[in-house]
Amino acid sequence: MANPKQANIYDVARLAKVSHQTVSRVLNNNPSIRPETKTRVLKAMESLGYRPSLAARALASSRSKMLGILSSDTDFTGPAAMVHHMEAAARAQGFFVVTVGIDANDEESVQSGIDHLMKLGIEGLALVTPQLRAVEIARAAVSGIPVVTLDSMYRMDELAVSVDNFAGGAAATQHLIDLGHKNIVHISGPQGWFESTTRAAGYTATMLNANLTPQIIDSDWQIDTGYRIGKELDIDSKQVTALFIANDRMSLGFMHAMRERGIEVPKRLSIVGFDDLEETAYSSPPLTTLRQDFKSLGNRAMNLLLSEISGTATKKLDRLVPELIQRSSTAAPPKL
Amino acid sequence: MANPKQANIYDVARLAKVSHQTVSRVLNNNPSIRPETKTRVLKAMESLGYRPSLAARALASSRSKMLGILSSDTDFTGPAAMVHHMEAAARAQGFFVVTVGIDANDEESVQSGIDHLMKLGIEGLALVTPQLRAVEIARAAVSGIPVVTLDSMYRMDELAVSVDNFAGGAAATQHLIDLGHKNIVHISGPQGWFESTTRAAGYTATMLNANLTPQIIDSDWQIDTGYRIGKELDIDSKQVTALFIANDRMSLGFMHAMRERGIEVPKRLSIVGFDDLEETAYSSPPLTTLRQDFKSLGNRAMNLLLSEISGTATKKLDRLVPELIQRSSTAAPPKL
DNA sequence: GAGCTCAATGTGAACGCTAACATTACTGCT
DNA sequence: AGCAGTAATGTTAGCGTTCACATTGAGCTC
Repeated sequence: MANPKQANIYDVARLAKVSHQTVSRVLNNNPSIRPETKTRVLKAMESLGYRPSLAARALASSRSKMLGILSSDTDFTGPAAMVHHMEAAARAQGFFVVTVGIDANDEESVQSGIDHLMKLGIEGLALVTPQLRAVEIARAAVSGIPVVTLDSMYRMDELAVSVDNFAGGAAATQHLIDLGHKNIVHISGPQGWFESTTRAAGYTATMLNANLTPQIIDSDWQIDTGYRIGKELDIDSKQVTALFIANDRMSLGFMHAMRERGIEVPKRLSIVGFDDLEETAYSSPPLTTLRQDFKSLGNRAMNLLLSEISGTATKKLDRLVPELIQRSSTAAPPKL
Repeated sequence: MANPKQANIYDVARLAKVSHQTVSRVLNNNPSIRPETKTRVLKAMESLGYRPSLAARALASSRSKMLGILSSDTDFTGPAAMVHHMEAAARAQGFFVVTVGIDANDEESVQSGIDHLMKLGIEGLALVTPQLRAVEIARAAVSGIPVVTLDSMYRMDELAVSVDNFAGGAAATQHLIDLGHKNIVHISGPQGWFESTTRAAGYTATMLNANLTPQIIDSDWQIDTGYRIGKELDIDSKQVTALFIANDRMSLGFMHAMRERGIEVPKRLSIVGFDDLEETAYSSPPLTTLRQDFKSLGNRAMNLLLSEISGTATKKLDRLVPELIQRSSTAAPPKL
């Protein structure tokens, strides 16, 4: 089966005794083709081992069947899972996904990532960059193709899918309030991240609504920062009884510090995280957290994008509500 | 700056008062072009906002500048990190990376993933599928382009990068032996994974070498399986004092079971994991494990592939040795 | 049976580039 | 002065598709 040279549309046409255009029509499922002609052409393709050239098609039709994903922090489970499921959804519809990983804090990196993708002639772009600034740059640099953002700020006229982080932050806080906690501290993600500010806002609103005083410690998502804050936090004199920590990684670090300090969770201190990382169910103690459905997020984002490309778009925004997973890191407050 | 229509090579040529071929030469950094001509052309490109069409280039030159990555289990940190760094390395050399996530246990999925990529006309392929069978299928389905495997079985004539899992398994085991353990159990990964069998082999060889009896429990990498095994394992009557567990996730699950059973780590039982996941340093207790450098792995794999494509390949195999990270889950055995 | 319609297929050009070869204009040599 | 040799540039054709339009022929109407 040595293929001296890939067959092209003309070779197929010759073998099937039709014109090259008829072959092209078969390729594109053009309805006005007689079934018997079609099978004849298909048979010819088969026997020649014909493979259409995406490059030629892209050139002639200026539709590349390529989608771009610009993604930062791909090492983390969440983004990686989203990217993965977006790719699967795109492939199911015959699209190719080119992923570019960037450092979202480096404007240069964002720019060059976008340029790289635009060169390719992508038909649509997904932004998995939760940093506000990166999204702005990207949106400004791209024109002429639809862009969908995942978990970021959005305007009503833009495609976006996001977790309702406000609702999540509120649910976490309310859960602690319901248990009887009053002195609840929030450890937030870094400034400039949509998820940070929105989760913090949900926390703040819920605290105020219950006539409690919000206290926020700024952090950066990192596990070791969670640990460090845990080592340093003045828990006793401030009579803190609970924390809502903006992600699970920081929570894991924080709880490790508690173990080292001999502060019992949840007996002395209740903790709620956010993300529902897999290992979070097996931490010491297992962590109460908010689950995000990354698979669904990725799927919806991609479908939004694809429907916009094909012009069948119906809605522009989609929002998922995270689910409170109650485990043993939360309990009623101690009597102080 | 409304661009009614993307400029092409002829537009640039006209503006710069040269032939289109000269423009093409500038594009490809052809040396035999006068500097002043070059700057004139570059200026023309600039002012027209010219962007070369990858599709046209691919069609004319039959070099697509596209690379494929076939990857399974992308939700895990390791593969995700490798893919990420491979992409960065490829992009640095002007290549585009199309990633396809597959279910490596489903032959159909592997096949269709490959087909998808081949349609694109990729110039090289990387396999991030540690399952032996998937690699075989993929290697068989692809012809005419270089293929590099990450962390998998390999033959001497194929491109491959891998962690020296044998050495890793041996180091883990030797560490426990050095501490004085004799009754050391290994919990392995699933059958059919290169990493499983090789780590287990390193364990077995080291045990035999020390005149100890290897005992292997088959598992599947999953955190909850680690937990379940931890719940069920008969530690006392068998006088087990240490375990080498083939990955960190299982170790995390296992240690959680130990906490629930009141078995102290490392006082009663020492544990060594494998991977050095981030949260492993903050588990209870922090886990002794073997660190894999995924970044370096990804980079090397991509460079191997690119050098093969450009014909400058020098070697075909690259192997990294994992590093033992000693933390507090290992200690001398108890007196039983 | 002329004229019309419509379904099925064919023809030629265009997409934007690179490859291969052709041409020009210098340079230096005898 | 004439000619080879080379550096710089130009010309033509083709890569494998799709697009826009042209052609064919069968079935229908009157």
